[in-house]
Amino acid sequence: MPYWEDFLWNTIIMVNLKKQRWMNALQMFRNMQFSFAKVTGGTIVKLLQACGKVGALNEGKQIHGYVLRCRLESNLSISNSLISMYSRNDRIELARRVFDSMEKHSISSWNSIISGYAALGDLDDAKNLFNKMESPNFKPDIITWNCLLSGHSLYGSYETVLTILQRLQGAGFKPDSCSVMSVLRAIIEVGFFNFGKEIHGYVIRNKLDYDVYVETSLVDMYVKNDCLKKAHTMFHNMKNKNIVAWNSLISGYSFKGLFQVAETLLKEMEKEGNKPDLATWNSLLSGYSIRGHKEEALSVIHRIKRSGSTPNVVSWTSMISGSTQNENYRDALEFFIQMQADNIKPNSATMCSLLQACAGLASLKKGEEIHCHSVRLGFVDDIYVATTLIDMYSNAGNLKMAHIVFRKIQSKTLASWNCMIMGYAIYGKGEEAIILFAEMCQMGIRPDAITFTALLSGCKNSGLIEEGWNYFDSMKKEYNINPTIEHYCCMVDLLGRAGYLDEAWDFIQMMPLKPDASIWGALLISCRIHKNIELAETAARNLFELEPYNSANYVLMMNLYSTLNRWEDVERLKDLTTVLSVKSQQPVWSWTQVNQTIHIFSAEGKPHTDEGEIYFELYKLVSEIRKLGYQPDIDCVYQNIDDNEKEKVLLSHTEKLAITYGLMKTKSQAPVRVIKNTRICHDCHQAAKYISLAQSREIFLKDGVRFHHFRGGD
DNA sequence: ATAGGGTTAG
Repeated sequence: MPYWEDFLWNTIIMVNLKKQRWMNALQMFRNMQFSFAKVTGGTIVKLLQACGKVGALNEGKQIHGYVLRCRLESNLSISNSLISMYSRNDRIELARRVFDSMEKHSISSWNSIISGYAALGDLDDAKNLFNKMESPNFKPDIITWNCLLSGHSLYGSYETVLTILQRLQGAGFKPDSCSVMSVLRAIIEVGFFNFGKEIHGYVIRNKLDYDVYVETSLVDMYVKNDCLKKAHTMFHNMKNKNIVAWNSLISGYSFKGLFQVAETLLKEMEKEGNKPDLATWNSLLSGYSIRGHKEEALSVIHRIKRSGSTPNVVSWTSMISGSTQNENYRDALEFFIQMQADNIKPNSATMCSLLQACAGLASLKKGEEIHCHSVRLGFVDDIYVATTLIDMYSNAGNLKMAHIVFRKIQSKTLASWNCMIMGYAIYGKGEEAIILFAEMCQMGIRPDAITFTALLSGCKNSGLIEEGWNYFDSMKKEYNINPTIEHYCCMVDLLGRAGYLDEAWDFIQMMPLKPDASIWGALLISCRIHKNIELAETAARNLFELEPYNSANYVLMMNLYSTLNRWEDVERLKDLTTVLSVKSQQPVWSWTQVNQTIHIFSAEGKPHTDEGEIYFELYKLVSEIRKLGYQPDIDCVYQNIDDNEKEKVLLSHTEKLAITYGLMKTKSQAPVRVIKNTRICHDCHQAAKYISLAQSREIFLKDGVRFHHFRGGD
């Protein structure tokens, strides 16, 4: 093999690498082996770097094989590159094997393996190796310290980052630009932006290496701190603007909904010869998506394709999560289909957004589907996915499954405990919520404000007054958490529903926050239940003032008047709503899924095609359950009609129709699942109890607030 | 000659 041919191969590979055509370069390496040319050490190192960068593990392994065949492992640079290649491909155990098999180590070897552990979040192993390397031969240098810093800025706490920074200085090193970057990252993560500004000053005062990375990170810090002006001036003064800085600024404007500026910046950067990359497009797209501009977001997808690139996981997850957050759950599922059609593999973030969409739809079947998907793709061990699964199952009607997922989590986070407690709460299982709370405290996990919202909701839905009261007191006393309006609302609801209306009133008078609509709403609902007209009128007066266009308040009040047969007051309120032209109440609907179809029963919309048959079946059911003791509760009808008519109206409640249809269409013993968008009335609640007994079928009914589980008349 | 630490998008 003539020397010039070896040289040619090496040169071609190097040129490809330099032009960032990683895959081309790796292909060249393969071709070259067939012609038995020799690669130089430098080329191998560069190739291995490329494998680390693009995640080409298999190519990296091939190069490793080549290294072993040619006995190049004694070359320290090559072995060190192998360590780095494996750890960048998340295969730290292989990196460790290379490290352990080396006869000699250099300081770079130590730094490579420590960096590997730190970058994967294995901070203990990184620290152990750090201690091990300290010997007469080796002393940690600034790079070793920065490896620890970087690891802790990603996976550790803000405090540990600062401690390491101090120890680094104690060991006689001066923080360089990489150290500053890690500290900045920790600051952005925690949101201590004031300290970020101090660091900015520190960098300038100490004339630290003020390179393009530090500059970009500072721009990004100001963007994330909502100081777009400051970020823009800094960006403007950058000598060498890089694409990352452009992207950061564009993401800032897009996120704030200032799309004009974002688009102008995009044009400017193109004019200055920077081709937008995927991060640029995704920065723009996420803003559109999260603010509900579906069409614009979709058009960015097309612009990406037109620019010759392919929308990636982040692009699609943006689309999905934006839809979910705007409560367009169907869109979210639709985008997932499009994403799969484009052959883009979802990751755990995608799964979380999808599961949230299923929770929003309360669609158990879809949720189970996404769960299976996550299992197949190996995402169920991800703590975020697992926590979202708990949330999905408790919102879609399978508390048992939520509990199974919860128990399987190895290292539970505060969020997972909170979700599970909330799960019990929405099922009205207050005792279980309390037991779980106690277990959580025993594990040494400190509850936060959200924990107490969940716990108090549990007490509220189960009527556990004394317990709720005690927990409310302990919030401030034992845990030093200031109750928010949500906690006060739970208490008003708890007291009011139990009939302690005067106590609820006193409670409202004593609370240090200004009562908002939710507080008065809770009181009004309690007043309706217990038919207390005086307090109801006070609550309503406040509500009409706070939200004059919320029809639900007027309806509640009219219901109360009608229960007391005060029809002239009902008319008066009706006139008031006409004068104010309050939009009528949201349509009431229930739905149930039979096979792959969702059947919607709406109070106003068009009737179901099988309506006659359903009513026939329902009449049969009602006469059956009457024998078991069911009594229609005509107090649930707020029309000025006679009692026989009222009983007829009760039969037309959408949840009864949905339950009946579910029973008719499913023969098996599977539970019937019905979702209703508003609260279930007392009569339907009673009827469902008896139906579950008469038909020996479980019935799950989710209403606007919580879950009801009927089994054997319970 | 050729190693090790860093910036943006969900």
